[in-house]
Amino acid sequence: MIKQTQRQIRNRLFAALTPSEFAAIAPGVKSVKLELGQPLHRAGEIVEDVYFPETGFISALAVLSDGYHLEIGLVGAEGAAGVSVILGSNTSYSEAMCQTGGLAWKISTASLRRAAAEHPHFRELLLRYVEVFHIQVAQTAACNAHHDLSQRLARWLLGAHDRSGVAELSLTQDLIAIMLGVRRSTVSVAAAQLQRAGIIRYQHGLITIVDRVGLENAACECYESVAGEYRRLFGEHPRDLPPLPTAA
Amino acid sequence: MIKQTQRQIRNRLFAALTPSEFAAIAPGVKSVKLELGQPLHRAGEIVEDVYFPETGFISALAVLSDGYHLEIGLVGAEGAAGVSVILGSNTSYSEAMCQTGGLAWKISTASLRRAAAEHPHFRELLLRYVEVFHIQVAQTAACNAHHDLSQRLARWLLGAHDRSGVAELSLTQDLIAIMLGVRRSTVSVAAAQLQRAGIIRYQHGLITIVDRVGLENAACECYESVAGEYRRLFGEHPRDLPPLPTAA
DNA sequence: CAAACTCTGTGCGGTACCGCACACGCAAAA
DNA sequence: TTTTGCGTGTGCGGTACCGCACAGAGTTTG
Repeated sequence: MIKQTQRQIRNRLFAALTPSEFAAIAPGVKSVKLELGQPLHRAGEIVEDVYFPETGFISALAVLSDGYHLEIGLVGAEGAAGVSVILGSNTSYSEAMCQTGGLAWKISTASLRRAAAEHPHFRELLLRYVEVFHIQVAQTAACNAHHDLSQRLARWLLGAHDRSGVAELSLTQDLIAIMLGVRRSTVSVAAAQLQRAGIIRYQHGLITIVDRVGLENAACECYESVAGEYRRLFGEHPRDLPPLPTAA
Repeated sequence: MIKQTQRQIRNRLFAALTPSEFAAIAPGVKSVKLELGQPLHRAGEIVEDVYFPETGFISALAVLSDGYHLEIGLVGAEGAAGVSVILGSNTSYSEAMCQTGGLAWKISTASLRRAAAEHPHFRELLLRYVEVFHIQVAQTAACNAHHDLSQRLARWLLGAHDRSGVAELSLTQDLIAIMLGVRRSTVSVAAAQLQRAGIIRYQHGLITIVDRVGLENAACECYESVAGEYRRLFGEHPRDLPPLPTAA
């Protein structure tokens, strides 16, 4: 179960619980370490556990029959991966995959459903997050059809920056290319462009975000549009997630 | 309120209700005529009513700041437009727009929420549909990034065919181009290709689907993938929606 | 019937991204 | 240090779609 007191918790869905709700749910929650590349849910398979990221983030990926994996949404401490089990289905449409190492809270599908049934406020919180996630996916659909890669790359980096809480991201261009559904070399060109503009620095699997505002200007509207919906429904901007805990 | 007896209802969400649930909900339901091009919900505005199509279909559109409208999902008698209000938000992320004339059942947001609260089976039905719709949108995101227009056009026509229940669709290429987020002339080329293959016939705003199986072969996997998820959660394939009532 | 309008087919130059391939630089292992 | 490997930058021909523009065919209106 969760050892931290609630005020130490970074995940916004848990942080928004009342103390009594938190106390009731905590026993079913386990802390787990997320490893880079680790699959948490597989397309078409049963969702055993739902993951509430504490640090790091998780990609939701659509899997096409030719083996292509393509990101449809990003989940960090603002939400949870696999939360749509509370809509009723037991299996996952998408694949959930860790993109960075980090920590998450894990709760079994059955426990989550029980908690949601017993605590209407928690249930309502989860449903609201389902809606925000849905909006993110919808915006991605439009973005994929209409915006070009340099904008989409900037948008993606902003999302990763918000959720990771650090300016240095361990990410190869290869991985980003898969997320965005383009060739690696196309990412290379777009990234070089951002680097020349002094917005990011790229060095062997390590991206540093140098100029956050510049990155926001380079991105398409889709970042701010989704972030705005999150703020509308949750009252805080994803940019303002709590900082990472300093190492004890 | 609904005058038909329940067994005459084509909409699958209403048809799946138990007789007593149906009787309880019916008084809040009004029949409305859908006109081509009529907007039912506007992006960012309050959702006053939720629409359960009986014939015809409705597009959900993302609106980008440059004015582009781009379809993210299609709703027909298998579902309802605006149903995500049961997740909690009062406003609509997307725009809902009629693509054909037809009939729909309309219920106010407040009545729908009350009905969902009082009838768990109805609520569970609605949530399951929210999930299917979400899957449709997610698949569209991947499809937009990865499949080319000829496949996407075929996919779209299949969806329209399923929902309209007739082989003749009143649709200009201009309208389809907006839905798919491409130029009209690109649609023209792809449609001419399908026509030469004897799959459809196109004549001044009227598409006739000649070879349904051929159309399925011409489409990308995305059609069958979403349809399969629908069947998994609702037990019937969208292709098998009840036929239109014959004129009395 | 003719005129006005709507819708579809086609063409041209331009661009974004593809698939593939290869060279270079940084980094960890021998 | 040298070697090996991984990650990044770049180039080339090809393709899908863009923006724009115009002709022709079908449909409605006068």
